Amino acid sequence: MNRYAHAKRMLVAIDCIIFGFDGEELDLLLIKRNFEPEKGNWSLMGGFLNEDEDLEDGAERILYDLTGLKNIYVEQIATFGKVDRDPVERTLSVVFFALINIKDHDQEAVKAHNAHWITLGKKPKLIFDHDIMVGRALEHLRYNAALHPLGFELLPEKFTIPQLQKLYEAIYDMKLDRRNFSRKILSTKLLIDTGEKDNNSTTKKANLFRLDKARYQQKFYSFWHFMPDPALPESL
Amino acid sequence: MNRYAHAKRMLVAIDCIIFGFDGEELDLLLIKRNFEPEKGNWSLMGGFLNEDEDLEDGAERILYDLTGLKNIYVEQIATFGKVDRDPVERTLSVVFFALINIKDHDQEAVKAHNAHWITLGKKPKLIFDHDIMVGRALEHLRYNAALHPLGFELLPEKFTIPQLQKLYEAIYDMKLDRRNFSRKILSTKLLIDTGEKDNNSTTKKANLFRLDKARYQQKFYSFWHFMPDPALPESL
DNA sequence: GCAAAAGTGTTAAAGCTACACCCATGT
DNA sequence: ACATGGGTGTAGCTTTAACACTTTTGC
Repeated sequence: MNRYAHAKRMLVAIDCIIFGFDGEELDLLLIKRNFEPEKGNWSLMGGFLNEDEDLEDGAERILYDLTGLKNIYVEQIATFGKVDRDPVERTLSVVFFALINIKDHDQEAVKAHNAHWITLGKKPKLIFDHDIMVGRALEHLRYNAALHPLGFELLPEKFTIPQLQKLYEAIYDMKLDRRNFSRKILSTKLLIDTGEKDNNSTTKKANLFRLDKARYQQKFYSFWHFMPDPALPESL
Repeated sequence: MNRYAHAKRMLVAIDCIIFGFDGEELDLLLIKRNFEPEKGNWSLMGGFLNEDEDLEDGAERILYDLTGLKNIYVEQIATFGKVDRDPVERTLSVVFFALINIKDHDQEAVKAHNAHWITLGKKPKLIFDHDIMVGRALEHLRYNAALHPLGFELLPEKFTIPQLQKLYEAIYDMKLDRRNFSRKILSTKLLIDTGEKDNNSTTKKANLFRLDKARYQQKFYSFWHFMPDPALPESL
């Protein structure tokens, strides 16, 4: 008996959760759909996997299409496979998660796809199971940014420590102590002082740092334990 | 234009990495294939996703088929999607990872599938990209067992602290200090002393503990930082 | 000179590591 | 009684959290 013969072929979609950071809050790049199904509603950027295309290549194609960017941070999060998740036809969706510096993207491409940066707090309801996907991606970001130096992917080449702190505060939706944060970050030796100052500031100008890329590679899996444990009720 | 019409439908497989613990080392449940393709070679347990079946249900079906077990710990790890990963026909594989107590499985079912428990250290070469999948699963286990109380899934209902320690030593392939381990584990308050003793021991009989299930649920995401940071060369 | 933001220092508590010592069991 | 493995205690070190003070800049 040939096991392949009787198995069902099905559609495979790729959906991308694209995070950016505007300096204050986390943003998502979302599409206002001008095509069916669910025309007029909000969704993630996505597309179907091509016949002759590796999965990761498909994700990169879709991200490039929308943002004009290559070599950005992309990670596969999970595959969603409920039978009826797409009302048109059974479709699996492999979900990828991308971190980009919000200043870098191609404005024309974004406009052409009718895409918009939307603050996480103001996210509209999305189609299908896309809301659940975003939830999972945020979980993933929180989980991983505490263990690996992921945050840098969301910042420009040169950044200040207070900027980095704001990013972490946005990711975890909590306030952090400025002094301890700075000490902790510097103790990783992942940052190199460029000697330059941040001229955007109106008060004391902060030092601009850049990432030590070699050390970043080396330390990716031994980042520090960043967040305090979430406070849980001590029932018993 | 209908985007669905021109997209390619493809096969979707599910492959399961099944970990067990024999008291000394980590084991994998592997299949010696008595069917084509790659008949006679070793592979993971797997199958095709059915038309009317959710992804997770498919994984549970396959695991139940082989082990006779339900309600075991299952997690989706990743989807593998290289164009030529299956030489017969393009097939995506969604990989799941399961932890079971090695004593529990249905011997008959295992035999019927020509499956065998094999110590991780003696793993034969597997077909297709299954070796890479196992590598990823081990990574996942190491990563997550340090952050969540996963280890308990691999042990029987009642277990001793030295048993648990041996399990962690097997997962991380390192020796741990008996005294510090015990203190650390007990400080989580996740274990309840049953008052019973382990009669298998030939010397001093260790206390048997069981998991505090309620507290386990509660603390799943705030497990302690288990492993010391991997020692890295301090270049610079 | 004042307000606002950034950089540096200190100290007490908590957690971790590396040990030593005692107890229970089978031979 | 002794060898083996299990349970508990402690001292010193490191890390962390919480806090105060000083510096730079624009107005």
